[in-house]
Amino acid sequence: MSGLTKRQQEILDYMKMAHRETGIMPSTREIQHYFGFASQTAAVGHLRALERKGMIVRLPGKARASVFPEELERAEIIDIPIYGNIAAGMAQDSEQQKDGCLSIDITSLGIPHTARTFALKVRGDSMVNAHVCDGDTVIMEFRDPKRGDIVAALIDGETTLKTYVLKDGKPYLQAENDDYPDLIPARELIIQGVMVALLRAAA
Amino acid sequence: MSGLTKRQQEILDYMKMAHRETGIMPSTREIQHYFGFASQTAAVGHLRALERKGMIVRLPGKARASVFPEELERAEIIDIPIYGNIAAGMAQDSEQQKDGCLSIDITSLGIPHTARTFALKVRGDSMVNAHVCDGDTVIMEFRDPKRGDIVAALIDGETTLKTYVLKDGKPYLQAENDDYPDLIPARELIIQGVMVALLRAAA
DNA sequence: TAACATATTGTTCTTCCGAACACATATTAA
DNA sequence: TTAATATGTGTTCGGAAGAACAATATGTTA
Repeated sequence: MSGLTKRQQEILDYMKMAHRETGIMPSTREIQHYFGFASQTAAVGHLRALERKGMIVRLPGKARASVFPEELERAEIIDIPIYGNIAAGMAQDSEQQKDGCLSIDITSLGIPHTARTFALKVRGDSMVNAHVCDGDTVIMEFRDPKRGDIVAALIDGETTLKTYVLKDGKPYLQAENDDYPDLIPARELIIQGVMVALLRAAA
Repeated sequence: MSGLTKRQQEILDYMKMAHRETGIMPSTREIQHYFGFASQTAAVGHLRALERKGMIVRLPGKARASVFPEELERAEIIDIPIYGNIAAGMAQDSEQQKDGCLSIDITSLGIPHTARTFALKVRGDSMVNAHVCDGDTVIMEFRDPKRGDIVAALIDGETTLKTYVLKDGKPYLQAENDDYPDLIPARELIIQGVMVALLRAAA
């Protein structure tokens, strides 16, 4: 269906696998030995066929220089650490240890290349009216909040996700759910990040 | 701050840039010439320093075999084509041409490796009660819908995003906004995909 | 000032690796 | 039948590329 023969598909699969495992492309001789070819030329022939069919791009004369076209077209990818959960409702502190990673291209997030970001898993439903749900992953950026931003804030010793509001020049935190009260800081209000994107995976 | 000297940071930046441009890592001699070193050994020394500081991993004896550790740890990344807009409200047909691409690791989406996916930009607010908003990007999978799934459907010649509901064994489409009516198919109901994830970028 | 890490140069050696050529054998389409 | 196309084998060549060794400078720190 894809225009590749069975053998060519096998070679391509091996290259993808090897590239994922090692981070580098196999050389023609590595392909030869993996498939048990008696001659390196066999591998070269398949690479040429794969190039002709657009499955790889080869940079002539250079070593291990096969490239998958989709990787060239791809926008730059950033790896955003996920720092556990954040309460959007109940009292609970956000954990500090890294809990996995989220990799996504920067153009889809619409953030600058330089942005310092992290991610949190939302627990609770105090932000549902802002369409942030329990289980969503919110992507936060380190920066100063503007009014109306959704922020991760440390308020009087607790970390929560709320809307940042100014009243008479004083900031407070607003829940987006009528069942939850607004939070006016008694002492200090530390903004840990501003929400720049949201990812929801199907349950 | 990161423990790298200025020169080492420059080398690392060049390697990242070259890797993004060409898809392959520069060789030690390419690094040498780019920086105008008189000797290739200079580049080798810097690579060794970068390896010692954990910025790259080198596979000994192999050509162009420096790897960025984050790329090794990263889960597999899929490229999801974005097929323009889909109405969630107004009558409007979804365009067919590819309109950019979304690259994200599969574990964050929670979908199987084999899933056939595409993405659509949501227009309209008929799904706000399901917390799908105007401007969101929804990631769809080609598969048969279950009741309650949010689906992209072609109903009587129009494509929309709605909840898939069964009533007396017959499927119809339900808007998640009281201002919009349910859609009962007059003739045919073709499901184009089931929503598996959602991405919202800050405006 | 001595010790040490970092940065740099010059040279040589070996291996890695792509490329090319000649030839063989199926399978498939015109 | 003829002509591609796909899949191989065996061999040779040369450039690409990593590695090692011997020096020299330049800071920075103790």
